[in-house]
Amino acid sequence: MDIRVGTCRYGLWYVDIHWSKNTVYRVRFSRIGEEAPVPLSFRLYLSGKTKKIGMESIATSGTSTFARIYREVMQVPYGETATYGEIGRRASTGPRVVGIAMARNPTPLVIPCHRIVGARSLGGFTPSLTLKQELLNMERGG
DNA sequence: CAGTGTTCAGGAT
DNA sequence: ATCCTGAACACTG
Repeated sequence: MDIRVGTCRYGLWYVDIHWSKNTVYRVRFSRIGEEAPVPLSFRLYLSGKTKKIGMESIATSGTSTFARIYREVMQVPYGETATYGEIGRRASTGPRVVGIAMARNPTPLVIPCHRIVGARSLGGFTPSLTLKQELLNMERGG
């Protein structure tokens, strides 16, 4: 399997990435850490130089409801947003379930859960709503 | 079983 | 117009 682990910076955050070849197993944000090599496309994406990370997430395969939700989320274009309800309708499930799937997303960025917002509010984001806002600002060319 | 990053309709202010 | 409720959804510890 040969899973590699690397860490890069994004603003005040450290981004831990677990991957093997073209498949990403886990992405996690942390306040502390030490830099170690990550796939080039992550660095380019996080510095606003490319729109596509171009890697697969382990969580999008299969026929489970979560997998269907994650595949729909990956269809949301760079710089745009969709609501929990919209994704729920596309994946034939409810908005609440979408929220849970986002909260348990093992690979944020690859599955761009930061692009999923509430119909009337920004929605939530682990570990920090500010981080969600920053990612959206960056994608809007801020 | 309880608890989740929601939403919508319906009813009371 | 705004502010509750409650139901529906799928999955995890």
